[in-house]
Amino acid sequence: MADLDSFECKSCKIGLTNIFSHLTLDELDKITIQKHCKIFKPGDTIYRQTNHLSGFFCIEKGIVKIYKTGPKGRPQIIRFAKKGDIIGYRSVLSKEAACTTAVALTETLACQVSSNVLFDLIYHNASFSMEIMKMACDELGEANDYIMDLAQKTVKERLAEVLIKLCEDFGLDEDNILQIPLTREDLAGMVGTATESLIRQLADLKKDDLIELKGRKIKIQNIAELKRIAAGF
Amino acid sequence: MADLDSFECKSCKIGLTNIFSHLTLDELDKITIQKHCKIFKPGDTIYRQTNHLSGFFCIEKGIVKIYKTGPKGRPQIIRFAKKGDIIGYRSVLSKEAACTTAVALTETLACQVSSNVLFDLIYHNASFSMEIMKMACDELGEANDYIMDLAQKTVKERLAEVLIKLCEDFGLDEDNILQIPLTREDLAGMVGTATESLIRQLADLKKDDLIELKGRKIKIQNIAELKRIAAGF
DNA sequence: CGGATCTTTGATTTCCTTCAATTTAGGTGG
DNA sequence: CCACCTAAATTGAAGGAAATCAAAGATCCG
Repeated sequence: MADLDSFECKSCKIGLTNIFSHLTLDELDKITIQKHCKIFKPGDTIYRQTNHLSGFFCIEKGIVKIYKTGPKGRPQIIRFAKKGDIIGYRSVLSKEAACTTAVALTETLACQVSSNVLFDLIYHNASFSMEIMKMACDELGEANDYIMDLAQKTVKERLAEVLIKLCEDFGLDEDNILQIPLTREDLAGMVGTATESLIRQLADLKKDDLIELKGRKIKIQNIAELKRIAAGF
Repeated sequence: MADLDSFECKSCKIGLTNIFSHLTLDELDKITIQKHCKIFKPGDTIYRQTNHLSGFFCIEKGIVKIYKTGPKGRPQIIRFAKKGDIIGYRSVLSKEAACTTAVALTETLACQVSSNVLFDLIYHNASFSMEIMKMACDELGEANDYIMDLAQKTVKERLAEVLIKLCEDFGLDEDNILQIPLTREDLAGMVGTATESLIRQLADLKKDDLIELKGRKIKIQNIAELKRIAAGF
């Protein structure tokens, strides 16, 4: 296989859309020189809770599950990251150990950019810096929403909400099938409930013709009604 | 009353400890010139969910409750802010409406610094910028912890955790009494449960001599055991 | 084809919410 | 300073949502 690290960031399409769009060509070259890219197979760990990260990752391809492991060992999924997303930056900026684990769900190509380079960019490029801040603040806003949902909504309401969010983030194909392959366990981990409870709620939504199920494929039939449920009145 | 706005930021003790410690005297003067300080009585609203904020606030004195209102109208407390804390910055940086409401719990003095000044500082002072990022990332880390707690811990475990956190943030007096005056409702809003459930769990902790209750005063008797419960094994 | 993993269903139990009623506390004006 | 009024806190009882436990069925993959 060709050396993954030798590919140039300035010709990477992803850099046009995410935080890297605020960098100069020189800055992109700096990243190219020292980045390390790697392919992760489904199930491979990208970084682990309590690890100290030497840099953040930019996802070039694939879907990554980001979760915390609870006191009883049960995983709580915080979010799913996909092409163009940046992961691990929180721990780098806070100079703390990672508080989450990141595992590839599908085959993933991720490039690691060292902390030094990140700090250097932040110190010399204010708009880049601003973008990082905006990213952190957006994530914080979503985390706050999630906190309220967990505290105040039922499992069914949260499931509807998660389905909507997955639609927005990963889209539907021509048959309205959700483009992220999740086990029931992962879906439960996202909703914050037991697998069995999740399955019952899925069955419920199916009974009301809001979704259709074929194995792990979830077909979204009535997004409006799902949104109504997610709102939770 | 003297004009609150005329007090100089460079002689403000609080600026020595929080994000403002990374500013030059000139920069502090810029803030002094345009800031607007205001006293809020207990119960007064500092900003409201859905408001667009013209700037963030620095708390000079007092305790502020920051919460989201749920779909059924029930408030979910996200955090309590105190002297030296910065609030409302998320909404300013994201250029979104506030996703929380901030209400004074005790008499509060808060200074509002306009978005323009904030952006200007971020663009011209990289260490300040770095501090803001660190603050956002810290808050994000705590939010992620909170998400896991809500999804996986029992009410009693979460209550123990909240008590520990309140100890750390607001301290105890010489009699080991928690230095934040909360109604049972607010405490419930923080733990993410119904007021009645909270009361029962408080009674439980009291029965086991982990705490003592005198009205709203909570005396912490056995912090080690509280920590053990909070860990939730 | 066979074993392992994932999914589903049923039964039971636990935790928590909700509703209703009572007690207590805090604040105010006489 | 006390009586009164309102808001807050507490307790009890009942119901419901979700977790857990156990077992059966389906699916995937080598």
